[in-house]
Amino acid sequence: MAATIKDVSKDANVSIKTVSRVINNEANVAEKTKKRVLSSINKLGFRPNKSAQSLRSKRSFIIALLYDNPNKAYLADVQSGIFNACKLTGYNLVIQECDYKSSDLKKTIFEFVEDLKIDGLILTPPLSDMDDFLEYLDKHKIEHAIIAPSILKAESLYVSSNDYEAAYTLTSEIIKHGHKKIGFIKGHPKHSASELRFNGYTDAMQNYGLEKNNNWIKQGNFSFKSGFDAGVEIFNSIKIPTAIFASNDSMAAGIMKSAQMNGLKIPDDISLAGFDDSPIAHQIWPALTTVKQPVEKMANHAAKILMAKFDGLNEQSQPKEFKSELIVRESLKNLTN
Amino acid sequence: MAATIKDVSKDANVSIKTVSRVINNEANVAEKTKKRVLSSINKLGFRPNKSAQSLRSKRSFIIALLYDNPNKAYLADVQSGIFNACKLTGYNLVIQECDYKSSDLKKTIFEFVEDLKIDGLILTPPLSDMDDFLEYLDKHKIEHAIIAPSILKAESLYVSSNDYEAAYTLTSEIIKHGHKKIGFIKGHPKHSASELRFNGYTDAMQNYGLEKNNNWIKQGNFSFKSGFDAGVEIFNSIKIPTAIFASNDSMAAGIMKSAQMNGLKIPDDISLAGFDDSPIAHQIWPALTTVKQPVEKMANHAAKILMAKFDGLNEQSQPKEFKSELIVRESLKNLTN
DNA sequence: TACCTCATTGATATCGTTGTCAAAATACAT
DNA sequence: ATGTATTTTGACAACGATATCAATGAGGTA
Repeated sequence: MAATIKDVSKDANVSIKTVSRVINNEANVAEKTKKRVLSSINKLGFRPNKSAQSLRSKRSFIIALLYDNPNKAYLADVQSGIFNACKLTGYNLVIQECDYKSSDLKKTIFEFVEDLKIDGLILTPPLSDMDDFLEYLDKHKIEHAIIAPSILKAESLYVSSNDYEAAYTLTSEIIKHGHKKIGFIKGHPKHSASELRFNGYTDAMQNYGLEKNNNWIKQGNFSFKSGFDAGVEIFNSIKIPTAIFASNDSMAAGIMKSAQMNGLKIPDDISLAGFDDSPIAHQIWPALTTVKQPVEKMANHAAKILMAKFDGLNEQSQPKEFKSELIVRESLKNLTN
Repeated sequence: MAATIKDVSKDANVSIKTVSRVINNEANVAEKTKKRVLSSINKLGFRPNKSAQSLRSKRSFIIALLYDNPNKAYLADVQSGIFNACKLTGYNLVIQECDYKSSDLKKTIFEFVEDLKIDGLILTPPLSDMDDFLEYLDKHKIEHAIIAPSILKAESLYVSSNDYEAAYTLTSEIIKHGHKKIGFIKGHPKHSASELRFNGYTDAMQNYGLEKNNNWIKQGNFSFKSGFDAGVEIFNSIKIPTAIFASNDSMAAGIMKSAQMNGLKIPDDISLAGFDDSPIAHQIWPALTTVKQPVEKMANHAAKILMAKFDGLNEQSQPKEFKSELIVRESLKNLTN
């Protein structure tokens, strides 16, 4: 049988409470006693029973990742970042697929958290921007860290990326390559990043004195198909742009496919840019000019500040903005030479 | 405060043990009593405290997904399939990234299972084929279901796909399109599917009386890059095949890219086929001929038979082979007309 | 020395279930 | 009506930790 706290207390010749103190790193344990207890713990291979801890202390050392039907690569990256943070601290990670449109989302999550005594949640878009849901979590004192929220509240834990700036930079880069007629494919309307990226594009166009053409601006939803469809629409019209900036790589790949099916050469007939640097960006030919988001790092940080909060390390619980990196690849043609 | 079993027992005027019996659907509770208890449970909104249940009964209603650095889309599909099975039964899903090469994999997993009182594990390749690890799990009575193992042991829980047949069929299809010079890119050597797919290819070639050319058979590891590299090697040689069958889509995409960079047109200059029908298969142009595996369904079934086993429903714990579906797309040219 | 303070330690209750086992109620046979 | 088998029920211990609060010990002060 596995050793219990009782066994340790006998072996170290102290009370179980003292052992408990040592396990939990509480103050006011004599150094000598602590050493003795630790050596007993080691000797007996004692590991605290999490169920008992959880029952008594109402916490579980489990955090949960909530997501709603994200891009698969994005999910894998987020998950990996969180998992690695958990590994360091001894927390465990449970996952929960949600439907952000579901009417009993709140109830489902509440019971999930209550039942498992989940210590905290990590939210990904579009859940990151559901105000009433966030309010609900606050009200019920359910700890959470938010990945990429649109509104950065000082009192909440979040990590964000510089979507606006990055979109501005990428658009500028396209313009500097000599393009004037630049289309844009918007992302999922419920994701805050969509608006930020569009604003970055809009402002860059304006600052360089370029006109937006609404025939070249389409609503997408981050899916490959929505990009493909937008591409079909654009390429079927009489005048086409010289470049299209899609709010993510999947949609850019969709446009690329529709272009190629239309007999258009990339980048000779049309330049393309995406966003995210997902695997597909370099797995197609020509490879996509895009912006790389440190998704895994962001998720890792989100998990870290969340767990730091539980453990009272408030100094480390700093929200943080992560910088993106512009990656110029073959899909963008230089028209200036 | 949330209601406890004690509150329910008072309300229904029975002992707590009787309430416990009702919760756990035990036999020998009078129908009338059961009804009364259930109505009290309902009335008070009682949900059993999982920590207490777990402490006393040494189970957690949690299952875990173990994986080692899989393809991101594959991971997302597997996870989704398992999650949906969990949702039906009220189990929760925790994830655990592993390093199959790590020397303390066994210890890590053992402690993980012990600590969380994990009810069972779901293993994905390449963990599905690590014999000594599987033996270890058996020895320590850690329940597990295996996705796509190479050796199908009657006494273990698994789901498999017909990789051999599917590869045979796909190869035959390529041959029927008039191809005689067909290359092959092998998958990760530790994944059982790799061998099965290669065997399917080999046997089809043989049965149609075609010679394999070892210059056109390369070792890959399922990654895009390994496919790309294999493509570079093949296309740099003097004689190239008319078709290449890669053991998965990522590698096929890699070959496609290397072909296109070499100025080769697909499928006019070279036909390609992949395996898995991952998103990239239809997101590139021309779209890949491939084989669709019902990954999500397989994972779903794996989770179901695992949970059925805990609950003593052995009849339902049937291993199952899932059939793949051949998907012919533009990347395969017909040479016969 | 006597007294006080503060750090250290321990005895015991407690968290909310399930397990054990015996008692009570019911059904059945004679 | 009586005895026996079977179903139904409940009292209480147990799981293994943390929480409370009082007891003990060490160190300092008058």
